[in-house]
Amino acid sequence: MTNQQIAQIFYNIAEILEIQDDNPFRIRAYIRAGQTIENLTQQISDMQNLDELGELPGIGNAILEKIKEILRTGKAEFYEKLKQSEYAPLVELLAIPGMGPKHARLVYDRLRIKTIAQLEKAARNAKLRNLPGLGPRAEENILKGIAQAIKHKQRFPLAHIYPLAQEVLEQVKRIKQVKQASIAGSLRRMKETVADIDIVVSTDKPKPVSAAFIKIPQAINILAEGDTKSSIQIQGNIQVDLRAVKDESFGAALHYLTGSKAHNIRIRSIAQDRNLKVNEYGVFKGKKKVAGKTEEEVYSIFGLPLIAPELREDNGEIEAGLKNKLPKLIQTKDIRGDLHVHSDWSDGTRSIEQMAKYAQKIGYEYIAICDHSPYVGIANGLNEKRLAQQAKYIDKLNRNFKGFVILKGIEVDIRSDGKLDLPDAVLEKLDTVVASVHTKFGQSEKEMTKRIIKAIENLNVDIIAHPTGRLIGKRDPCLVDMDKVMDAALANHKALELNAYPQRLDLNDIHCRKAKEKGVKLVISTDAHKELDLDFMFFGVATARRGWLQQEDVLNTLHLKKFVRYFR
DNA sequence: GCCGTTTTCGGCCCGACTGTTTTCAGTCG
Repeated sequence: MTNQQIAQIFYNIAEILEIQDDNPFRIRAYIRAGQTIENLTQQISDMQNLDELGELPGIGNAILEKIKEILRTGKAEFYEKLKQSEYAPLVELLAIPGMGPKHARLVYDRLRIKTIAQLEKAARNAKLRNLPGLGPRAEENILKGIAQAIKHKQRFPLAHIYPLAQEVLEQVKRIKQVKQASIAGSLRRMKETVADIDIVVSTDKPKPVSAAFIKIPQAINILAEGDTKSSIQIQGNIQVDLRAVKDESFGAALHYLTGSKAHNIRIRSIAQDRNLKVNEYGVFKGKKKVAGKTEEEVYSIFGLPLIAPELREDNGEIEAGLKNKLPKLIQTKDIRGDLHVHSDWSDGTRSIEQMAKYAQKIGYEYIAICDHSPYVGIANGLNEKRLAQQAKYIDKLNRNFKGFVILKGIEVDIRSDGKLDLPDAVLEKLDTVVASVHTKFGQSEKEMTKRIIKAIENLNVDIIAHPTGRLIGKRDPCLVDMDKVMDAALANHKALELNAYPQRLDLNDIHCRKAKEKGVKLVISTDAHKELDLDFMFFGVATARRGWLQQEDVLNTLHLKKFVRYFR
């Protein structure tokens, strides 16, 4: 049972309790416990002493007992009973935007509706408008919401949304009455997937800003329009929310809208302890505003330095901030090379020269060309002979570069038994050997862990690429004991890759943090198959920042000489 | 359900928009 699965049980409990109209604070307690569990760097199932969990925020006796029960029996009796309740099936309706627990209960109590299909039929037949609190518009919105729920179930990869958000932000900045504008929300926190785009602006005239916003060229649909808050949809049914405040409140609004929710709740309860109130307009002592113009100002009231958005998950950042022990996070400009770059020798679409030139242009000192090995036949993997030819070619190219080096590498396949796809005699001639799994993802945890560790123990291997093999929204991470893999990497002085490719981001933020705690070094690489893919580094670095990584935790921040020496 | 250097009971973050009413509940972030 993974942490994710345990957390999901608590989220499910919260949803059923919500429909049952239970105590909202009890509901929040379950959600909070779920979040805490999801963000743990250690698998609970591996823990020797489960009672330590009780020390964590939001995990008290009742939840601790349920965790123990889940680990012991695979389920929680309390949840199993809840699932039997009359109202449990109604959670399906909560997936519809605009449909909350109260209305779900209402349609069930009055019309016995418990599925989305039944709800849709009732809305089409105008059966909902006579219910108390609902009307014809509600029917319309429910139908729209159902269409949206079906179409837009998934969250979008960060790298997909980010450029769209920048375009919208540029448009918003052009609105005459806008003074300051910024992205907020999970996008600003650089979560690996985001559901929508949040923008906050400052202005003295919110009305015309709102009016101009809903008319920007990207808008294909207007979802809400108010004096200070408006929402539109852009291509791909992505929702963009705009919030307008006065300049003196910009910092408070930006902080509030950036979240996360858990982080905000913590800040606000700290405020309460000090007889202060925090909202999107500022920090208030009674009626007097004591901060709000900038985020720095808001944090400083609580004795905190500015906390980077990537850290704002109520995951220890507030405690670290109070002790002035926040990490100095890695930045994209710290990166000096990319160690996982493909070329047209295998399944890349550009020449080695094109990739190298672009890398030099964006300020790198080195790249490692790591094309596929023979086993990945579909990718035109390189055998020993072609690899030797490539090496000669790279030597020739290197004579034409100044202050930049193309390293000779390979992305060698780790076969299902842990053996590598090329002989040691071939690998030892290379500068950078990246090993990775591309087949038999369905192995048991024991097999997969053994397989990867065997590769780590090969003297010629430098880096394990995309260690879990997950593809966001497509393929789950393979079953692997990351603790053991990291311990092996540490013992053998090997690095693990944070693959920055948008669908991968593998290792993820939580793994990064665990690696840092253990002292395992990482590299951030893009797995680029064309020049512009090298720019995915930005998203890899963002994930590393979410994992609290600093420059010294990441090897490809080293200058070339030091980097080469490290692996020698 | 969690939590506590005021507390083991009684709190628990805060506000905008919508659609329905006619002062507000529900939903969302």
